[in-house]
Amino acid sequence: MNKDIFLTNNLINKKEKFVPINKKKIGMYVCGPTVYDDPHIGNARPLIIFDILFKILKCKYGKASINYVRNITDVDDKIIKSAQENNISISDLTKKVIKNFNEDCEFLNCEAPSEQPRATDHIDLMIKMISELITKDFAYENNDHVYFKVNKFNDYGKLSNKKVKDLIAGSRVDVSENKKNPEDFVLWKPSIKDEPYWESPWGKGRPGWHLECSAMSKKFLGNEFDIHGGGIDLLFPHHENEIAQSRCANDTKVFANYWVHNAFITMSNEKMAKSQGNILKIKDFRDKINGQVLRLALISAHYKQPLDWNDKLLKDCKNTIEKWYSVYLSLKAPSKIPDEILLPLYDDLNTPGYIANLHKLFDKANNGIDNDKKIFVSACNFIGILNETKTEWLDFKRKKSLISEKDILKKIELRNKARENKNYKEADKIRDELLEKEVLIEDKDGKTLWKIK
RNA sequence: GGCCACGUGGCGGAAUGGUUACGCAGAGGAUUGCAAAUCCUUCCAUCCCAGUUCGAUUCUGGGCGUGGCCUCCA
Repeated sequence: MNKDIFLTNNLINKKEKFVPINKKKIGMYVCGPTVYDDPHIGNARPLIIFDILFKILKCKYGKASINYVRNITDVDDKIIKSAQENNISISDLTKKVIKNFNEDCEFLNCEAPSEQPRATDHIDLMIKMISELITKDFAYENNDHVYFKVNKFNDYGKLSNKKVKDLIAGSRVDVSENKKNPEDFVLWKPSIKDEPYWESPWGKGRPGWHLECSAMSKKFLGNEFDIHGGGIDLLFPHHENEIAQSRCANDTKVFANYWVHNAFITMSNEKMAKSQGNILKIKDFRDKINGQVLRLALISAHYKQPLDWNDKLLKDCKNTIEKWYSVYLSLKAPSKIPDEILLPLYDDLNTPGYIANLHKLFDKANNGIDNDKKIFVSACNFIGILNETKTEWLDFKRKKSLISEKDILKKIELRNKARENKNYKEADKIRDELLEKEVLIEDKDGKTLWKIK
């Protein structure tokens, strides 16, 4: 499509036209999971949002032009703590969580990114970056720690709209005796006791939290690249610190040009947090709800808006997809999606607008013309919906059925006999029994059809 | 306290300087033994107060309210 892509850029807090540095080599870096616990439904939101952005960019600039990097943070205080609490080794923990994460991605029908680098494979690059920062006097060592000098970087706070003096005034920043200034943040810290460590010029230790993204984005995307994404919570301090490190180490005016952040999910209007006990793991949905339903639910609000997760949302999305499958047909090749349909996605990933367009395409497809159906299914496929065949969709529901197919057919036969005898009371009773087992009966054109709710 | 976002029908949720998408729910109808599903028709909304304007839900200012970040978080 010849239209421009627009994105809300948190660097300026405005929507603006996306202009790539090099349209044949577009770089997008998205902060992936810290693998201390299984991914939850909140983690799924950026996975899907940036998966769709990946698709849009490929659509406009060509498949081979996009380099989408999503890291895995496998060294972190939370991981150490979680491993201790669960009494397993750090590598067993990260291995397990990474496996679950990858399965979740597949379940949610997210395409694999171009690269999925791990922090622990890039410690050498981080050490190199710290050394450069020290050489350039943007960082200092003190008592086996290395800190970044925040006051040496004039643009600090530009992304998150914060003033350093406000941060100190709030005095919420971590105060440490080793820091020269309270706002400084750690680049390297010593390992104590059984903590994992790497050898470095500053002794045995491990990198600070923010450094891995600076090191890995540099490796895969260069010193300056196009898009950096993640959850809104990462805006500060994580992304602010990344910018400071990277620009100072690389001597650049720019790190990423566009900063895109997704809002949070709430659970029945409450913040989703471990302390609230309302974390829903993605893997716990796998047998209950089709991944497509979760996907549709997660894009039912614009990515910048908070999204409330509740039963009605899931029910509505399930019914929608159920309805949409009524015009499903398998495609040999995707049809061209009309520009006016695609337009909302180009305009800052307006997924609700796109869904509205899908409803309009459905109405058209419902007239029975194959070409309209093909366009509709193609448009669904574009955002990763209706990716399964109708059989697969039905099989998923059958798997969790409370009654066997044989028994269902037996009941239907009994019911139809009752109907022939005009014993409608008995017929309705059987129908209610089936409904209790989530089997829905439809009498259509003299035949009785059934489906799992 | 500082910064940011948001306030649209019964609910969810887009967009817009001039008829306010779309979905769910509701109402009526077609169909059905009754339903279900489907189809057709239909009701319902821009937090408050000023300002700019021929005209504001949209822009500006103020107010009220909600949420987020400032500490680990997607």
